Amino acid sequence: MSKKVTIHDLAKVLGINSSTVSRALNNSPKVGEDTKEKVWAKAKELGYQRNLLAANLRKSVTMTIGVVVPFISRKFFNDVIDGIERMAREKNYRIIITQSHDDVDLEKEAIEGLFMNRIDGLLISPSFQSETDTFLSQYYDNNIPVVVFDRYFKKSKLPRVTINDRGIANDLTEHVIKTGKKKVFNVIGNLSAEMYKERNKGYLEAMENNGLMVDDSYVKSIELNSENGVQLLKEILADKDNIPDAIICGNDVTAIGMMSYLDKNTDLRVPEDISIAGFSNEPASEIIKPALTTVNQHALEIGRVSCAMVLKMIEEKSISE
Amino acid sequence: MSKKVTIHDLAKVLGINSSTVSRALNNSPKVGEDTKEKVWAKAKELGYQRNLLAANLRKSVTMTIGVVVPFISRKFFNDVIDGIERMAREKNYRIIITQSHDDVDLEKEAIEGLFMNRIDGLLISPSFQSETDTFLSQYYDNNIPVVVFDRYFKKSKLPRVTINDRGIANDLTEHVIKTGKKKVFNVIGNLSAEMYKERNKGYLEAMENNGLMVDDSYVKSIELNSENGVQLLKEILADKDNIPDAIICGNDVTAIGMMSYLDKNTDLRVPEDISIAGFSNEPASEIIKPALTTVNQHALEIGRVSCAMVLKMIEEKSISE
DNA sequence: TTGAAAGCGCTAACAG
DNA sequence: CTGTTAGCGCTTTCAA
Repeated sequence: MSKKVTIHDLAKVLGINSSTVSRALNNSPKVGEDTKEKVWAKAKELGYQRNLLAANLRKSVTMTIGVVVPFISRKFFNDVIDGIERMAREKNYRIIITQSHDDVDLEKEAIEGLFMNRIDGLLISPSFQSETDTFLSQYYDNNIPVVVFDRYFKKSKLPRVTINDRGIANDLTEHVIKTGKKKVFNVIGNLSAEMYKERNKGYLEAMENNGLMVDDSYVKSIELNSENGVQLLKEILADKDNIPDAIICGNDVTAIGMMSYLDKNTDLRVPEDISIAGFSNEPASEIIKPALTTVNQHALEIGRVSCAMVLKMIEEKSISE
Repeated sequence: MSKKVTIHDLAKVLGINSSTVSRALNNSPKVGEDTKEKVWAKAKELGYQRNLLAANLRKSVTMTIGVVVPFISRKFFNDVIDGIERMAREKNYRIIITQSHDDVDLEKEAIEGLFMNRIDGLLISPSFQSETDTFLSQYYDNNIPVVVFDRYFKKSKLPRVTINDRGIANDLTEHVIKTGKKKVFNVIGNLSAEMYKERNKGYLEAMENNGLMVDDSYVKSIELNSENGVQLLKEILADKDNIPDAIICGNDVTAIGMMSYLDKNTDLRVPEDISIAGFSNEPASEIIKPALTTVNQHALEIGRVSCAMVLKMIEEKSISE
């Protein structure tokens, strides 16, 4: 195998100094057009490949930001990533995408890996299990830009970009009530997560504002996925005396799972007997009948804004040094 | 801000040499247990963060493999990535995920970026537009492990992991015919892509084996997505004298788009009047009614196998040096 | 078991 | 406009 060619190889062949080669390759203004072209030509000829490990080590800047999300496949996160990608591209930054599978250990490992590779900033939607942000603060306190999006910690100094969960849950609940439903259940994720606490507040407010009583049994906290949703639904239906006429789900997959079950295994009609509403725009939402009531979380925008935020932090940091 | 602490800082504080620190940090057997512990303790105390840029530069190995797929959100690719992740983890490799959005330029950029960061190997499902593999060969020829999965090039020396498109298309078509359908259309992607050529062969074989005539109008090549599917369907239905009783779609989203359209905007019943079959397991497939006939591409396995393949190539390479 | 020294490939003063 | 020199932080011979 041909050993990797370096700027020194180019320099030697061209009879010039390696720093000139470096400058030429970086298109520095203070290098002759003629030499530049010679260098470019030779580089192509010999198949020169820039070594960013070396360059970044030297500059202690990688022009790279790390992105950690629970699942890259979820429509919401996927849209966020698209937003991040676009904004990063505009500023010539590269991004490294990682998924935590909503597992604290994997998440921690991913974050450490990213920082060991000296990313300039981190964008993260933390896993729900990680209830503290000390792990992240350790980096943030060390002056490394970190921005949290979508999910967040209770009281954290970490800058964040999130939607107004409380307000949106409130709106969604209002909407459902306006369709004539009175016994509205709220199915959410882990209540220790700020996001779901906020959403539940929004739900409770809407119910109260409409003079609807809420029993403890109205609020169900489960790990949100299709299977658990169906399981919960079975339990709900088993309690014949306490059947809701509407269920609000913390995400679409849960909602879809429930709808599918109702449709296949019961005589209850959706939405006449029970209406199902869900958060997030999972791709299936659009093709499901009856149409799901969903909330657009403006994922793309969240991505753009979060990314712009880290980039700004990175920029300010480099100025202050 | 506290400047990053290095092994030299640790060495100085501990009154030992930095190479000893390095060895200790790497848990080298030839370093005293006592010094090791001292080093570990100090490292934690001072918040030492390993710099992989430096380490990797020195070792010229990154223990990282790059992954390039058209879209990370597609169920199929997502499953493949899961498979890759697991296999990589087993071998202590890290992966960097990138999406090309099926755009040659973005793809090229991504690949170059990965190699400039000195990944040890590349796993890629190339974009359809890139009809040649010269771009990739350039790396492969330079002894950098590259494995192509799912999609592939006509005649390429690049190692690849793919499903048996022809066979599967054949099976699927057979299956549809067995349900009593005779006028079966085949809607596929760009025929210049090997994958679709193969699938079409499988389709044609099945038709022929069952004594069914195939007109040129039976095979439709479009860019596969929901909108195009619906558009095509409209055109098909407009030709009243040539309406199929079954349509095989190159992917699920197209199939779902068509089904949805048939259901909402026509009197044709699915699958009685027209049955729709699709490739790939997009998440929606499971919840759609009537159930879609889909093919499991064993995505996870493709991921595991492809990854195992690059890792083996990497290993063999390091031995031969 | 530890230290000394060299160097991975690149960039960035500082000179000229 | 180009060369010299030093060094980013780490690993790794080679000695001790």
